[in-house]
Amino acid sequence: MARSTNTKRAILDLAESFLQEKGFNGFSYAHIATELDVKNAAIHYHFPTKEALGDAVIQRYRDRFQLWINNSRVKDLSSKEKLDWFFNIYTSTRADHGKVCLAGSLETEFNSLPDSLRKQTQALTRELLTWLDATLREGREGGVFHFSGDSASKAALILSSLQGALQMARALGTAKFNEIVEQHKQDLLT
Amino acid sequence: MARSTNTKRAILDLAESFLQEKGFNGFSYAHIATELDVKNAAIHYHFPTKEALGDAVIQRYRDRFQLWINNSRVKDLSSKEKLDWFFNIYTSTRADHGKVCLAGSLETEFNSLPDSLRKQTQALTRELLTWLDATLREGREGGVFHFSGDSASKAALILSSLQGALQMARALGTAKFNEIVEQHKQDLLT
DNA sequence: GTCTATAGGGGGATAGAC
DNA sequence: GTCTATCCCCCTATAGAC
Repeated sequence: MARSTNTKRAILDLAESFLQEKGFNGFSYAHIATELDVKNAAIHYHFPTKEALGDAVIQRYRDRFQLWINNSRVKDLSSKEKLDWFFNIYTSTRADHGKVCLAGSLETEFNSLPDSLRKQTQALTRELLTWLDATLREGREGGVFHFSGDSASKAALILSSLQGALQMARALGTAKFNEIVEQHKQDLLT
Repeated sequence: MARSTNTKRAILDLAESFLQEKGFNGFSYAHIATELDVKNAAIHYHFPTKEALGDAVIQRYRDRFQLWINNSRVKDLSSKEKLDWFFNIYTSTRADHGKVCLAGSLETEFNSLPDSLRKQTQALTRELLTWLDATLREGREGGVFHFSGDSASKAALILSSLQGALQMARALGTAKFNEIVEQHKQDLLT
């Protein structure tokens, strides 16, 4: 029973990592099994299909993000600190084996994804945009952020850039990623 | 002989489309063969390995971009027109079966790409950045574009966003992509 | 819960006939 | 240049023993 819980959680952790490192079509049950030193079939016991596994990974990721943003540790930050916190998620993702954003990874393979995963991807992206939009609006009203146009459009611009920057960093290195983040900060603060 | 040239070219066209629609690991020799109504082995005659095929696709894409930017039709445009031309490439890509940027597609799968394709991906991305950097600098000096910081950083920000926006559009639709492009224009012109 | 064993499909690639 | 035929590997998934 204890082993079961641990295995199930370990599978989710590995699947999440692989998703961000190699994409949904870039990892297999065998990869996870090898890493955990169990057999292929053991994974199928916990997650009957790869679609079910992917669904569980994204759901957990979404739940985690909601927990974060509703926790007072983030909720009570200033607008500028909130944005820094958000940027730091992506910086950490880059530092962690050159992973990319989960949403970005899934969007790339969107056309070959099972239907339930498409819906999860849409939901995740919308949730990220919603929070970023609110944060930008709050910061502009508070006089700390400066930008023209709709805050929702600016949020989409920033999120798309962060997703793209993590991918670009694979080809051109972390320095290029950091450049982009700094440019965003400069754009918003002047 | 004539058939040969046509087939080879048709293979390249299809491979390029598939790359932008499904990624390098998302299409197979069988897909191309079916579409062209030939057999698997015929593709291998023209391109012995999938790596060779991918290499040829990216090389042609790079050559085409160099031709475009060195042609007077683009070269003699104003800075603002040049930028519009560049944005329109991505708008057309989006309209064409929801394709994504070739560079973005390859960067996502970078970790599982053969070595020659990684080098090609780096070269392509650098060439796009170099042109965009020069255009932004020219426009700022001419007083039409307004942004703070290094033009190379701003170029990286814009390119990463366009790549990400094409991917995001798969989940959230073309309207979201258009929003992002408009926001970029607004950011640069005010 | 995890194992062995295996089914059934798709992938890239090659040999040799035409 | 294109075909048929085939090899070998990896994939997802299942059945049944332990």
